[in-house]
Amino acid sequence: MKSAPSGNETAPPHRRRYAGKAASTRQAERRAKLLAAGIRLIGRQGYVATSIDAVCGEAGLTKRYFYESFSGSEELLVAAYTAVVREFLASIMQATAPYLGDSRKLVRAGLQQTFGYVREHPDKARLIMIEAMSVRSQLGILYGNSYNEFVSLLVGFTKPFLQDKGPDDAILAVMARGAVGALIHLCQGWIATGFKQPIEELVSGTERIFGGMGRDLGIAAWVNAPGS
Amino acid sequence: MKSAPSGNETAPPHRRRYAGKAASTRQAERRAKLLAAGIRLIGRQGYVATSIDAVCGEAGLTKRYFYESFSGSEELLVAAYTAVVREFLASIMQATAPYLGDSRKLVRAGLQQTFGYVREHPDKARLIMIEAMSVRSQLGILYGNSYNEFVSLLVGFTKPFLQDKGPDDAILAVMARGAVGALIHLCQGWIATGFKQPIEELVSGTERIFGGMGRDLGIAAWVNAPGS
DNA sequence: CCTAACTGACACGATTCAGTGTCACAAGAT
DNA sequence: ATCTTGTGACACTGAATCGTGTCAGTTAGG
Repeated sequence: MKSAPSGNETAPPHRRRYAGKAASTRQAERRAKLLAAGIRLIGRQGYVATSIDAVCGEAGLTKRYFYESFSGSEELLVAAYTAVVREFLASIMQATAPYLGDSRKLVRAGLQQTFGYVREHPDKARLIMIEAMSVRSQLGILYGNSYNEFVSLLVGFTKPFLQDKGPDDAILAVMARGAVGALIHLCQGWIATGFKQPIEELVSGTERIFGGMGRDLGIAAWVNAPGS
Repeated sequence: MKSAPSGNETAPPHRRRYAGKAASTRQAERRAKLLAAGIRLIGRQGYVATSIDAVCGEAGLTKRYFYESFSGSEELLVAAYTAVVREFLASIMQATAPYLGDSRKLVRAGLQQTFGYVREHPDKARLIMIEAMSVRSQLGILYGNSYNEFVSLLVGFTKPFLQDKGPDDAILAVMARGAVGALIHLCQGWIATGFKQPIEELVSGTERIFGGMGRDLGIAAWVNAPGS
């Protein structure tokens, strides 16, 4: 296509290769650099303290390329949030894959991976659990469906174990959102206190919360066995 | 020194009455006005969008008096957070006072008051549940001891019902913090979606979470009775 | 009534940052 | 070779807002 130097080539003016890469490739790389820089800086210093100039500096690019990929700092924050959440979810799904049939092991593996990821990637965890609150214009991304991705994941995990007489879907959704809130809140506190508390305490505590809910829902693995 | 009516009078120069009120009274009233204005504006527009000038305008005062009472906007935020949390806690304690002996009624009354307060005072709820996250310098106020006031309240409610063989204090603390996190998270989502969801669904869902935890902890009222 | 504390309105640097523009140089295209 | 596009460094404008300063007018108190 590019050999057609003119004529019916679409609107964009001649975009040519540079440094051996296509224009779209170069742009994608720049965007990725900016995104990574944004994740680092926002996760480290917070959203409000992170200027666009700083992000560009960290990425080794200039403002021109920032506005090539993002309309403003908030769009960067949303993109960063989305990317990190995707990675986080993927790591949880991978860690729990072997245990989809055993609710107790499933819960424990999921919790361990959750806290483990947070400790391994404190910047990213801060970004999605604390700084993402700063998004005000696009309320939906966090508030309207607050952490819906995690809630859906949790409901998906739970459904297969539910007996016929489960609760209302609305009630189940509230419980799942509450569970996610418990997790996030504990992670927030853990991050802020420098991961002093041993991970095992956190996992055990949340395991009991989840176990209590499981028993309330009539899930076999918890109905007949006591707490811990 | 002036008419030194008292040579050894301490440093502050002659503070006299004005508008029929003592200097300290006037200052306290100004501070209260600023605090109320701050709560309104921060709760409504968010912390970052609230300038000191705006707070002064809302309070009907000028910047000079702002800096008389607060060193900067973050100090105002901390003061506002503290004041609102105190009010919130007091309302919960009042609503639950009649039920301190009945764990099920206690939980339900506490939850109803929690969500009820949030709906009645959306600005204040937003302030303490969302905007308070913006405090970065004084991490302790929110992060280090994240909502410790509520956690303590919850533990205090729970302790009297615990059988001898309760869990570790550390584990109990994790569970309590998780429960508080669940509540806060649900409130955040509820605020952001304009209180569309019926309060009864929220209360029922959280009641089951708390009930599950109660059963896990061996609290009699839940051990022998099924979920809902 | 007359001085000094008190008050309110507003002006003023100083700073930070967003968003845009300019210009010289590098690297493909022809 | 040279023209066009891509790139990087940086200047520049404009807005917001912080923290301080000034100054005229008002109220108590001697």
